[in-house]
Amino acid sequence: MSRFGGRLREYPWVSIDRFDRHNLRARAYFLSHCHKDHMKGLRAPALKRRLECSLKVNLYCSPVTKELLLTSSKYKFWENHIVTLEVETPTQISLVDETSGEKEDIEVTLLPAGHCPGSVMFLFQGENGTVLYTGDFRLAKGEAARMELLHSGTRVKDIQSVYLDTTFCDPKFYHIPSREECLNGILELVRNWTTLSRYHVVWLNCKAAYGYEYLFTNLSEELGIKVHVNKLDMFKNMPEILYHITTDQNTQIHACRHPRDDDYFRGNRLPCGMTSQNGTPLHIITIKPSTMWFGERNKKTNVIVRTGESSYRACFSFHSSYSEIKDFLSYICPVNVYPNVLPLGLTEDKVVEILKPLCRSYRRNTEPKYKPLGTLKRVHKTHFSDTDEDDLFDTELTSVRPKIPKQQTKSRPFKTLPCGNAERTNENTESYKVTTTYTSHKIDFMDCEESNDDDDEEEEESEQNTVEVLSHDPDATSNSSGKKHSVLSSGVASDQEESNAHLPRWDAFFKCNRIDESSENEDNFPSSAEAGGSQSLFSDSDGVSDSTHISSQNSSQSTHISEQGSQGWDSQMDTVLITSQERNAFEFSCFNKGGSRTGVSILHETTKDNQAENSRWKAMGQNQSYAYDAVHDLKSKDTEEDTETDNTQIQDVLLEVNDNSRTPDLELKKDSQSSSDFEIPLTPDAELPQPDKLHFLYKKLAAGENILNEKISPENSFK
DNA sequence: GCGATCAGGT
DNA sequence: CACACCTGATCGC
Repeated sequence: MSRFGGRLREYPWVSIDRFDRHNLRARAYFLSHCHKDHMKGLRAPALKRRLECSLKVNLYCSPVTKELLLTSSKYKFWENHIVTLEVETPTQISLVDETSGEKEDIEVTLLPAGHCPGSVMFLFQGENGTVLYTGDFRLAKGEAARMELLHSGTRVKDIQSVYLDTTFCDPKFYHIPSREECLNGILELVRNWTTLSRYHVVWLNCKAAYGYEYLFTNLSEELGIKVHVNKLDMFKNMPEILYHITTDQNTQIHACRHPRDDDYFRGNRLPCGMTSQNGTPLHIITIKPSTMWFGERNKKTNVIVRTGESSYRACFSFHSSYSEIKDFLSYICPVNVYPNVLPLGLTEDKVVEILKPLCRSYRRNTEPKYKPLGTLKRVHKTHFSDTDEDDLFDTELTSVRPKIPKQQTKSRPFKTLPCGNAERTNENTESYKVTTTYTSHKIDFMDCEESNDDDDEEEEESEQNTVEVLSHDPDATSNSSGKKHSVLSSGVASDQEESNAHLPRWDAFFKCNRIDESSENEDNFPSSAEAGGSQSLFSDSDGVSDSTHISSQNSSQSTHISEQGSQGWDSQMDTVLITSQERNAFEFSCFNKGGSRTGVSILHETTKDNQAENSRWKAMGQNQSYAYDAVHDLKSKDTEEDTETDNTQIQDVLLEVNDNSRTPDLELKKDSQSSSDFEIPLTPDAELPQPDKLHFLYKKLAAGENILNEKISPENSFK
């Protein structure tokens, strides 16, 4: 829980995530996300009174956060005082003291935080230096390196202070399986169960909080089963979520809640009251998402633990692990760091003691020496992680930091095509070459890294190769694109979506995340995908072996699943879904991978809208999976979605789809196409810009305009 | 009656 | 395990 008081030392006129006490006098308010512990005082009468007699006091947040906030009538009084900021769009704000007229300007940039829908970090730049407030965040390793706006040119910005989410800043939380791994584990468990019969249902025992949405949307996409929830009006303007949830209890996946839902469950009853269907009793299992962590040397990374006859715990975390935090901070390398949270049992001093070595004062003397040979591979000298840095840098810090996949250092994705000069900040040749790789590339390298730099893992070697090979398989590409296309053409564009073109959207972020997350794996922790059949997704906490119903299936299937998982990644590679019609959608999704703002997007006229979209997604920490469209399509054909109807058909098709593109990550596919740091990738979905188009872009660039501003609405891109 | 705080629960 | 949140009791305004 956040213990941040609301104010930055450097900019005391703004209040962030706290709205009581001294914050009542702030000149501007910022809300990083819509969790209650970050909204203290937000609806207090004192603040409400102040708003009533002020024209100038605003609350700044992401569009999604605004949407979620205003869904509750308790916060309606904020309506005229909320200013939404697009993610990754630096904005100048004047902080005016209404009594004295005193004024101070500050530039703020929202960066995706990956914590829950709409969640962002705030980057403030002003006369007292550059300060980053992370709010709550879950960012995989290397994600900071991919945030263009944390950089100027090829360097990381000079950041004075970071106010950091230190929820898991304790070595015991060293590793938390990636979102991708967790999602896959849950997906297979749910799949195994729900395919037994239509009376086999799953209850996801989720706490009342935003942050599970990507779980719901992905399960729904993958399995063609909507998720039953108590309320969905907060998502009324987010069709990508709305589509996958329902208030119709007649479905096989439930995330509904009841004050005494455990009692309900014990009575073989879902929280919504369902206990049978057509007179046939339901077979219910519960899955409780909860954070699981693993020590540095612990290689066990089961993301599903069986806790009883029909109950499971599944790994799920809204917050970055210890190693992710350290990766993040060491990349930023600020002068100061201030913990927003005290992990249980730790004091502030202790946390600072852990973090200080990653800050500048400690590093000055140990700055790695640059080795010229590494030039082509490096973008940010300031970022030194171990592994491949070792060939390029000497650093004494290596030993104290967790391994970071190679790719992430290469992952600054900004330039991907010959038009890279369109990119605003990274303009030198060096960075250009470096950034020819896509973000997800790191996956390959990570695997490679893992098998290389540490003793234990060998399985992963194949990954990289597979990616390469598959990514260049044109047949696969066209195949799946056909499938994908049909999907794209029918499903998504609901009335709502059309009418809410400018409203918060969800599509892309998770795609981004998936990649990012899988990249986060450390040498000791191969992702489930990487691990192939060698690792079971399940563990049996009771020591009860996989028995009876799920078990036999599980034991056989989980292995299979794992393999599928790994092959899935591979085979996904060959599923490069590109047709001209889909191109926009595709690049949209790719774009959203965290490799956003690239030459690719520019070439393709990815617009600021798309970017904003992307950013919003990122801001939400949510993702949508590739299969989304497929399911979408199927479901829409199925129209009114009688979940009672036999899902077989859907499942069959889904399986087909999944077989070809099991791993959702479009970007991965895309990434896989750029196979070398030294080559300009031939992006399959890229087209050469027409001369007039180029001319236009150059002109805009020369004029200093934002070339990402052209309008192609994401909605259109889905049609 | 309302909000803030705490304890206890999921 | 933690998290985010809810409920209920108590206190003060």
